[in-house]
Amino acid sequence: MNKKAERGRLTRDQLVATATELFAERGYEDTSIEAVLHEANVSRGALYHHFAGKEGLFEAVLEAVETRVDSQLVAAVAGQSDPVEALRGGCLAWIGFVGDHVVRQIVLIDAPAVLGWERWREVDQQHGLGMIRAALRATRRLPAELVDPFAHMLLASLGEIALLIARSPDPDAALDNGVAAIEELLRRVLR
Amino acid sequence: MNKKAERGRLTRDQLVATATELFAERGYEDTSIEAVLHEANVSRGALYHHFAGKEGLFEAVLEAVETRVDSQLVAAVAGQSDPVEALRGGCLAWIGFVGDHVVRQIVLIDAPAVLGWERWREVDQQHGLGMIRAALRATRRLPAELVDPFAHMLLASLGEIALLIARSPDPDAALDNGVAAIEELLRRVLR
DNA sequence: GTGAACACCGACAGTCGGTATGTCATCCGA
DNA sequence: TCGGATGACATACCGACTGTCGGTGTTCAC
Repeated sequence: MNKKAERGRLTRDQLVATATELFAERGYEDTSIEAVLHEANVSRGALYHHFAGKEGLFEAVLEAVETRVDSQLVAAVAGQSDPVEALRGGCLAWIGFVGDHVVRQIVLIDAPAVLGWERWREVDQQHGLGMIRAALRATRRLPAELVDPFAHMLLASLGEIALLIARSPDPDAALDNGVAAIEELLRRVLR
Repeated sequence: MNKKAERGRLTRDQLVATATELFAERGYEDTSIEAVLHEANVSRGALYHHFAGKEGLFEAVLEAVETRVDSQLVAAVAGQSDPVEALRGGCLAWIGFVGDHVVRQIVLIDAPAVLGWERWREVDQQHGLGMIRAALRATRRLPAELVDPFAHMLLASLGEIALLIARSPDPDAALDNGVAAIEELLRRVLR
């Protein structure tokens, strides 16, 4: 049980890698299974052997992207003992990811529409959102029942600011102003 | 130039009304053009005479829904002289719209995936950002250079909370909690 | 060696969005 | 008032797409 399994894993990985690229570039709806098959040099049967369908393939892609983001976020806040500082560090790191078109298209745009809210939220909670929520809770500056909505609002705000920066004609100045806004928001929200 | 135009407007309206219903009920992707055609008793040619395609039809539906929401939002804050109260009223009114399953599915879930991130943001900002920015500035609780990024963050936060409520398994409880979160956010941000 | 299990293959069916072309009532200028 | 122009469809058709299904070749345990 080695050569067979290895070959299978190789095919699967190739499929996920190619699909990640195409989904990010064209979006889910505008990416045909056939394009993925052709680009990955894999047959139709192989894909349907490994995944439940186009949607199953997307789920695998999403999982892979989220995992990658996760590890980088963890690395960004590693060794930070002050929860407020950890939160600030995580927020600034996340701003960088929203500028990443792979994360933006797959995680932020397509995932809710493709998976539906419940499934998307499940996945998201296990990753970025969960981290921010934990960090928010650790600061002990919010009543327990407000931690979850504030985590969502904070994430949304971060995405918005990141986009504002990315689209600005003067990204450097916009970055300063955006970061200042985020820090001011955190200051006010965390009292 | 009367009978022809009137007939055309009738067909168009019928198409938009039927599509609104089906898009809201099944989501954009799971609604086929043919289903809309059948339900509206309209031919393929008629649809493609009035709209650029399925996406064009969706845009028309979205525009109609947003316009309806807009007028109700304006009505909700009319006659409010205190800028802080006006801002709060507008925010809460918007949150209230998530009880409408049409707004939920079309504006909040499908629009980003169908129109793409950039176009969706454009539309969203035309309908909400201007009002929020003006209201925020009027409160005089923020330095001038932070009004714009805070308006963006607030709008994004409202959208996120609206989504959170919309897709919650228990919308009533989620609504209360979401409203509480927004009010607490405004309280903290506006000092 | 052999039979089961696995990874894969590719022709095919059904559906969908979009197009090309025809038709017919209505309008309008002479 | 009448004939061409125009608007508002109607319909047959096309290519593309997704998912299926019976089969094939390789690998592995015994």
